[in-house]
Amino acid sequence: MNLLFKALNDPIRRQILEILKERDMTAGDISEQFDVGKPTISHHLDLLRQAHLVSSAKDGQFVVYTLNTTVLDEIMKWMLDLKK
Amino acid sequence: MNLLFKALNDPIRRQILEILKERDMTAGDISEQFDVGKPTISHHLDLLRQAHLVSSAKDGQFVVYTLNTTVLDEIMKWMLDLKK
DNA sequence: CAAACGTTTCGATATTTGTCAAAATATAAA
DNA sequence: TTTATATTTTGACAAATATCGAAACGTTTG
Repeated sequence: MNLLFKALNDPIRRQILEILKERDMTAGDISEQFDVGKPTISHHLDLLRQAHLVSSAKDGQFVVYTLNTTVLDEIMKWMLDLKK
Repeated sequence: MNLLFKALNDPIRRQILEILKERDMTAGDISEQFDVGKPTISHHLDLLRQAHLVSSAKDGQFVVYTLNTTVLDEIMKWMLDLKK
């Protein structure tokens, strides 16, 4: 829950999720979509992976990232409970 | 959206929301539920108010806080869109 | 006035974000 | 195999931001 909210508390990380919704992408492809360096994107991807919001699979020399939305159910359940 | 995720990215603030779900409370009542000082709670309440997650009304010398869950719809809509 | 309630300001500490350079890892060519 | 090239991660570091408590402040009540 903590890691989940922390991962979502950043515009770049949320945008990465929106991009990955369209199609799986490599770390390099993702970093090209933003005006920040590759090490920064790598760090963001690490936080998203810790929260299980993305999964990564090595494909040759590339690392392909995939969106994983099942963990969002936990947050939505918490919010619905707040709404009684 | 930014303020919303920032406000939710803290265990104490999320717990305040859960407490306010049961009943409206004054700032003093809320701070008694936690092992942190009143200034800290006041700051947390300010962030929750900026995100429109709570509203405050002055009643004499007290300030009564009320939960407001309508803004959660925005996040839930965003999440549902990610889930396609 | 004096006491209670809540906020604001200030300063110390901790966390986060971003950049740069260097290090792994993988592929292709000589 | 050795060399070169491309992709990605890791480390050290500075700057920006967040957290929290102590003291001071303004309001309201008795």
